[in-house]
Amino acid sequence: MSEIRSERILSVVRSLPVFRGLTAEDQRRIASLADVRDYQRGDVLWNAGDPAEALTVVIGGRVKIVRHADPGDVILEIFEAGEPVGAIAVYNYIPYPATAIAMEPTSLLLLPRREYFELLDRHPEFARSVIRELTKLTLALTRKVEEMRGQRVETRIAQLFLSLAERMGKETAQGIEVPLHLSRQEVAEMVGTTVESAIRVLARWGREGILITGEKRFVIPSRDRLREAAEATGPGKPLC
Amino acid sequence: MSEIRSERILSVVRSLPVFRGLTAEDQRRIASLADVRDYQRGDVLWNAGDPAEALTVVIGGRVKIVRHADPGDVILEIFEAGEPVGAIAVYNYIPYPATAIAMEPTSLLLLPRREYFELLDRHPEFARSVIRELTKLTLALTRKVEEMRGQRVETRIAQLFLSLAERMGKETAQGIEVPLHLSRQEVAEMVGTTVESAIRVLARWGREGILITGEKRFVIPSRDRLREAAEATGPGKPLC
DNA sequence: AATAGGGTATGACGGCCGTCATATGGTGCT
DNA sequence: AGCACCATATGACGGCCGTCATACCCTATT
Repeated sequence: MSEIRSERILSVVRSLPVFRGLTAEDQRRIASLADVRDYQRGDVLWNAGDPAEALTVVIGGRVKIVRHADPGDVILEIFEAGEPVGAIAVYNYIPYPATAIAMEPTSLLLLPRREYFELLDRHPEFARSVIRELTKLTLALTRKVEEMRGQRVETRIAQLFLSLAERMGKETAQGIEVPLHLSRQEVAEMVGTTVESAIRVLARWGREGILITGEKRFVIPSRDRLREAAEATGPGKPLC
Repeated sequence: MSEIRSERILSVVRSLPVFRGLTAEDQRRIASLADVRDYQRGDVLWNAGDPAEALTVVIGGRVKIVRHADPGDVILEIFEAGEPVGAIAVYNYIPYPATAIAMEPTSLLLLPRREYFELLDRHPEFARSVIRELTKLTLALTRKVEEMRGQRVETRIAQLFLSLAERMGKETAQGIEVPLHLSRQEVAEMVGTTVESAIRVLARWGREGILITGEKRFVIPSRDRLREAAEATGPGKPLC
């Protein structure tokens, strides 16, 4: 391994919040055992059912977790820089329960299973960070289950973009920008509907200026108008 | 505290898998700090938003985790004997994200937050058990998201009972018995639909002998026939 | 006994949305 | 250029299911 490469890995390890709280020596050791890999949009990091041999931490880019279901796929979660992916599978030594795919040019740090376990045993703070990440995932899934329930497609898509705005939105002159390249297909998979339905909603919103689709990004001119769209002819009310 | 009571607590602590691997001394210490409480069906253990002050472990009975959503409630999970409930909230010191309700006469062991943390720090194996439980929860939620997606109500209910059968089913002469008292309302909340729809499906299944509702239990005469019901006029196919 | 309340059951109506068909524009390959 | 392929877009059709109304049974309360 080249000197430059191992320097890069060490600086990456030091910069990741998950590895904070470890001794400098441990960080060096991790760096010497870990690997860094780069992927392009669409690259498959692993398939559902593959054995989980290493802990994966996102350094840059974004990764989507997908489950292939009977009536179309479902996107369970999107992971960003700093977040460990698939920690569950590695920990329990079970095959990955879902497929992971890069959504953009993405870099990953891979830490072999064995080392990962040693860290867990020796550093309670490390175990805590891992648990904390699992927690975030669990809460996100909880919200997802709740949102999927009964709501109309338009409402679900509105909630999706409202939470994306909260998570990765940037204020700009035109409104809130969500710097994420999502195809209509992917939007559909995130809210559990079909491409056509997603297209219909997004096309109309584009015409009405509620949510504008741009090059690898979305723009929300007004949070409130999007929220209104979510509630229009809400469920539970007469509907007729 | 009476001698008998503390004896009971100690034996409970010793019997719980989560506390295996701890020293006898630690077990005694836990027992001296922990509390045991009993509840009846319908009792609210806590409401969403309540502060999480203690780790809760189910000793006997069953607990359902419910989120109150706009269009009706959603049952996220059912916890049984031996399983820690709400570990996430306690760990992160956040308010409970959902309400917990006893489904039957239920006993709980309550371990104060402070002691819980100490155990996590001192015993890596204990941290492991906790992570393992979180894992199970996450996988269950993952499946739930997938199942909620697009499927017809009949399919979702079939999947619900198939997984209940796998989790707590007992083989009997009449078929597989699921010893769980679920009202139609609760079935509806578990699959994300309305009472009426749940009633329609279950009433028909009762007539057709696919799934019989009894006193505080359900009986599945044939797994295969239930599976067939799940796929009847499946989605993705013509439908017309 | 009478009333109230909860769980179960059934029918009617209508809208959301999944399915299918078709069209257009952009991109890469031969 | 011609072709295939993908993403986006729009219209038509029809069924599932949510909503509302009603009824019945059982239990608890007055």
